[in-house]
Amino acid sequence: MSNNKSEFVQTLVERGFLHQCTDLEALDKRAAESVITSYVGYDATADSLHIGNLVSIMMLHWLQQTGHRPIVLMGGGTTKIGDPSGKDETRQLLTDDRINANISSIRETFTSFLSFGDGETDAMMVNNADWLDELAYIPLLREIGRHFTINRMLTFDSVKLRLEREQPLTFLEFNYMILQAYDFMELAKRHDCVLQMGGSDQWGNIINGIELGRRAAERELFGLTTPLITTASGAKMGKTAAGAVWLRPERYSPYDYWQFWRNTEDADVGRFLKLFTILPMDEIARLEALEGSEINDAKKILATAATALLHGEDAGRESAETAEKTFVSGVTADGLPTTDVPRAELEGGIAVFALLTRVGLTGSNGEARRLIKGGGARVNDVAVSQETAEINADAINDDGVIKLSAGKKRHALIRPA
RNA sequence: GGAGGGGUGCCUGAGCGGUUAAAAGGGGCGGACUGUAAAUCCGCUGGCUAUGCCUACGUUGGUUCAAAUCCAACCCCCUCCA
Repeated sequence: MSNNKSEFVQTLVERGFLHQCTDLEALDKRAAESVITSYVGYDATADSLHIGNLVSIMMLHWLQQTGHRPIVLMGGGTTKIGDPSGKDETRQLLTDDRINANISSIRETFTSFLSFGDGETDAMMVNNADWLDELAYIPLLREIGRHFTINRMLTFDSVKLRLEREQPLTFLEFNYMILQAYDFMELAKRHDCVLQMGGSDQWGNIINGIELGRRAAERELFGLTTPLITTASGAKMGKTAAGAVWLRPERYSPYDYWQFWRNTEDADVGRFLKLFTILPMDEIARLEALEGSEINDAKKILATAATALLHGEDAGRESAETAEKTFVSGVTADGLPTTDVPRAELEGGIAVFALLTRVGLTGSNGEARRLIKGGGARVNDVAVSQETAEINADAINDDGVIKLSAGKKRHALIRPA
């Protein structure tokens, strides 16, 4: 590792971000000599990014921390076409308003990891709709299309796999790589961006951008990808009960986010600490060495550090405290998700299954009833035995709330109002 | 344009007139064991205040006491030929 001259490359390598790079040596040299500008592209189909995007976000963070300038590219233009790689033919196309709302929501997430501004190493967020919207077909073909040979495009994995498996590949999709390459070239011209980073699945697209930059703009560009992060047992990261683990608090509460990291598999702790926290490497080495049940301490540190990074120091600490109360002391913690229920309604008596659904622990009354039948539902930590059991104001505990639980890990509070 | 094959629950994928809310696996949830881990084992996995009712097997009609299953038209997908 010591043979890397730049702090940037050094950091990426030792923390495990590096999967492939077009020319690591040259990039390293460049980063050691001067400030470089680099970007990662993100989709704007949802109002929040998810855990799967976190690796690249962290990479941008380190880029800035090591003295360079990050660009967050929002795919406002490409989103308008709709990503054809999904299987949903009937996917709804998003309106401009929706896309812009998504982008501003996503921007909030980035402010936790990057500092934006006008300085030399300040981050900027750009939208590819700014240039893609104005593209004219014939000029595009003449200026860009001539640099792409079908022969070469056919050799890319994304295309090749489809063809080999005899699955359809639409012209739209075929053009995606061209648009993405165009983005890179455009950013190179506008902002002197020399490096595109992304997940390993983006390798082909990144290469195309580099090629185009060289041919059409005569610039030397670099590409770098991160490994696909899976858990030690091979599962894709970030898929849980409710679906994706989102980064925006409206979608996924800080407490749940903390829990997500707390439940990391033993074998992943060290790797995740390096990737998803900014703890110093020697500290991580110490935590990684913990064995047996002691590794739980490392998981707590991981959870608190990762939550603090995204949602702020306070949220990290509060989540840790809530977890401590809930799991260790067995005390009702007020940091749990809380739902207000009118006092009068409570006094009249409400079925437990209805409440479970109301606070969001279950998705339907039927699911709640099954949970009760399976013995997984508890009120104030006492198992509910009757499927149709009702509770009333008597269930309000000393803390003035009613605690509902689905299984051992998922809890919610009811507050009379 | 011609000839075949197919569209099933979150996903993959059986069923091909009643015993089918629909096999099996995956995923998910819950339980046991643990360390809020992994592995393993067990249960659950459409909705509804519910011994019942209502929706569901591409869409719409039809045959039948009875249809995911048979027929017709339509939509979509795939393969081969042109």
